[in-house]
Amino acid sequence: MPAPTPASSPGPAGSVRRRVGRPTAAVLDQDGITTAALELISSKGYDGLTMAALARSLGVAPSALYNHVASKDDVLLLVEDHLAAMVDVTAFGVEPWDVAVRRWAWSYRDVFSEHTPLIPVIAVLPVANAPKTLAMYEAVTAGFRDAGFPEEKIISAIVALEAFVFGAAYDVTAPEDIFDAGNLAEQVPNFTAAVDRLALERHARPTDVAFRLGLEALITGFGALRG
Amino acid sequence: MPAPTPASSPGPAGSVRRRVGRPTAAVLDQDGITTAALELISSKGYDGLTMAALARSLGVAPSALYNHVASKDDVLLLVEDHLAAMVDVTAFGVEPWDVAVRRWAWSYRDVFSEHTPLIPVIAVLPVANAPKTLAMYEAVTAGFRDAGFPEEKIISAIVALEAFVFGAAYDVTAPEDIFDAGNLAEQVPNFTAAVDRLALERHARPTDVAFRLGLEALITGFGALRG
DNA sequence: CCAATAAATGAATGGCATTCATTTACATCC
DNA sequence: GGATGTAAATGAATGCCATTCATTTATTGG
Repeated sequence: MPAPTPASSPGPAGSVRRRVGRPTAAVLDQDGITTAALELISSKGYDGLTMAALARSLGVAPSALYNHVASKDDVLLLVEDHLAAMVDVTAFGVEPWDVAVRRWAWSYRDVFSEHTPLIPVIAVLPVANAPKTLAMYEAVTAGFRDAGFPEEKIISAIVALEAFVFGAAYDVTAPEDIFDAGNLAEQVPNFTAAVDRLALERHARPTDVAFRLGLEALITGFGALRG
Repeated sequence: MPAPTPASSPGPAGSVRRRVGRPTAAVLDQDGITTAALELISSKGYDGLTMAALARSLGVAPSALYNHVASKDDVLLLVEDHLAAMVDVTAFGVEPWDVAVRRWAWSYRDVFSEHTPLIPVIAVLPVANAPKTLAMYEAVTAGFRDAGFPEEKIISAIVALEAFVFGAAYDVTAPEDIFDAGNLAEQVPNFTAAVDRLALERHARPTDVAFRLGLEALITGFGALRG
């Protein structure tokens, strides 16, 4: 069963006339690719995101994608930029600085904890080709400046917070028993005791407790820098 | 030029008698694989670390590796555990708590900033099969406990510090101009100004400044939790 | 001495991103 | 309105990769 091609006039029965060459209207564009990639990721995960699968979901040959993106990393960058727009920066300039940072960091972590395979790509790729990501940075930077942050420390503070957020995003995806020492437990008594002790606290997800603990320390520490 | 096999008695000239089957003494073991992997990584980087290249550097067929490791991820776990032993935990129990944390976190970041491709693997894999990693956690946990940390908060604090360390390790590898907004600079004036302002400070690497800023905030914040 | 096992080989396998020659519909210019 | 150029598709290769498997054989344990 060939992929349906909207405006093709099929030939005589038995011979399917396949559309070749420039179509009436471009089937593909970066928005469509981004959307299809996101759907694929949410249904099959990042392992299912292959150029072949992406092309299939768009009813197109894999090679056709390369007319619109330079590489698979390019697709990942498109996805990343889309996600950056979902991070909540609306509190900056409206709520107090600490509230705004808290909202931003939690939503940043939540968005990317579902997309950790992007992190190695984001962390290294220049931001120039990611307009929505840049817009996020702009909002956060403005929020810090308006809160009285010394200008030469703003980027450092954001970088530090972002590092924490990315690391914490991984932590969200870790299996619950990641700290189970198994048969080596006897050799690490202090560690085992601390892990067991934490397990008794049944208030919130351990990953959320750790994130809150670290985030509050960063907010308190950075808040003291404001002029 | 075939790989030399120590105790093989070559056949007549023109026909090289290759060793097949169980050798006199096992050529491979996990230590040897780990060492070879580390050498390969340091010479060719993680892109050069393929099972084929690893086997070649050991003078062995790729399939032979699978008698000693279950998968490539298994190799990465061996490497990770080796690196964990290089992280400096010697200050715990000797120096004051804050000094020890500082030394641990800086060395942890420095070690893994050269090995960021391991991070996605570490962050998710149970610790039970990584004895040296466990030993590191044990030393850190004991240090926190002896410093008067409430036991139910120790793991959370370590997890938070580790998240920050992993994120910061990525940051070390980022290109210098990662925050260059390019032709979109006009649309993000606050961000651009802050980036430019930071560039004027020529004291230390920006990545180190950000790491110090975040780490000191975490140490101060967590230090207040001690009983 | 014999059977079991551990440890190697090399030849598949299947999946992957990416490249390339080719084709064709549309837009533009003369 | 016809020629020309170009954007956008095709599908067939390419080369790399991790992993599997049947096979072989030296050593070890009963």
